[in-house]
Amino acid sequence: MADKKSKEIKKNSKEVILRSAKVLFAMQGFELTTVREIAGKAGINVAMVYYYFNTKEELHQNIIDNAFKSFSQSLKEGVGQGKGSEDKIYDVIKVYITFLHHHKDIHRIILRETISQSKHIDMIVKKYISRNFDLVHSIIKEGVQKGTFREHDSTLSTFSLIGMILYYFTYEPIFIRLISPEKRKKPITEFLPDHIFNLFIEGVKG
Amino acid sequence: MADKKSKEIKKNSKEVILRSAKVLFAMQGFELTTVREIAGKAGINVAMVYYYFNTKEELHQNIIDNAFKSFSQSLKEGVGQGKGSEDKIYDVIKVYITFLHHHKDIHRIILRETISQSKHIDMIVKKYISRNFDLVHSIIKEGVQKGTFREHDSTLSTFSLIGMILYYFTYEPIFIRLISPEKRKKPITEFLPDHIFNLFIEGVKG
DNA sequence: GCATTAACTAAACGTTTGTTTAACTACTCT
DNA sequence: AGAGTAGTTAAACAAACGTTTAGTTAATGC
Repeated sequence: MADKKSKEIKKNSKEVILRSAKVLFAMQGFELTTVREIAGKAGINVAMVYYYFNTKEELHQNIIDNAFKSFSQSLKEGVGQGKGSEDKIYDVIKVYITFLHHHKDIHRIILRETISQSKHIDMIVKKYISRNFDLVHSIIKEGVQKGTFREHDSTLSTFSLIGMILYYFTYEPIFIRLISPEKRKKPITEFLPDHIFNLFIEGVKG
Repeated sequence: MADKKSKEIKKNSKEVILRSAKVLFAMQGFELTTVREIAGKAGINVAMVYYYFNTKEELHQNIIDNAFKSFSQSLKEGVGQGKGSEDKIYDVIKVYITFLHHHKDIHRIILRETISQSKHIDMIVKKYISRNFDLVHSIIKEGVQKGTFREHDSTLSTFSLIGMILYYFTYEPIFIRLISPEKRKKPITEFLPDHIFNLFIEGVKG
């Protein structure tokens, strides 16, 4: 019985490190987060971090990779295939907002990476972001072809749509200080999707 | 004659420090930029930084303050008073984009500050951001009152408008990797204002 | 039950950081 | 001309950082 229990209780140090690091990187950024801090939060020795990851940067990169894999899957699963263009757009908005709301830490890590113009940003764009962008772009292009949306620069509007969504999470610290207290109590997932959907659809409708 | 020349040539160290620090903070962020680096770029001794500013953080805060003062002035000057609501919105978009295009470093510094949830962010919002937000908000509210814009949540749309603008600068490193090369050559100030204006106005039109 | 590997630890390493000190010019005012 | 102040410098400070080392404990396979 000791065998089984120890297997259950046994803490998977690598995963504990990843979880702790994710929170700390999101809160404080890469540079301001020390390896000792990560180890402390994970309840393990500093050297363990270097046992599983070669460098602090490799750990960071690992977290970003996991995040994008997770999101790309959500996006593919969340957008209905047989639907019309407007419904697909609504799905996209819903998936983005729902995911970001539950993974704020991930968004902040990637945002920091973007601003920092890190060496990895090229790889990240090619491997992940451009795929997600193309998926949304193709929905809008399809809508234009079918006449659901008017003729316009679909590349720019794709960027604007994603921009309208991400912006709320990017500037959330400022947003919660600007909107009224009663609305502040409602989770962002309740009022934001419809607002962005209406604004965007009216702007591109045929 | 030596007098006059020395007066002309005499480098104003404080301003050189501010200029050098602004560029470096924007490029690398607060933590990754060292005081020695700033001094090196400014061509002065490290101790000079501490002669003019008590700490590295005070220097940083000084740069942010100057930036917001400069932008708030541009916004007040750039928005025509006697115009209709749509024209005023266009002015707002134009001022934001023009300013951000010429002061990308400032935007990145403030963006970092926002993400970092720094202790100063409360002060910054109260002192600067909320004022600018209210200015844009009042234009939209006026438009709704006059019937130029439809009835809707004007707080949210104000945020969305500013969001659509800022997003292009926040995610510019990704944007330039996604859009077509021929469009990439044009400065953002040429195609972006009209695009955002059309998208937004169609979305809120009465 | 013993050897081999994996998981883990305390302590130390060299480097870099923000900041301070104390001394030195150069200019201004009297 | 000489005191006083503003501007500037090289050198040093302690603290904190990412990373490594050498050694210990726990689990596994034969």
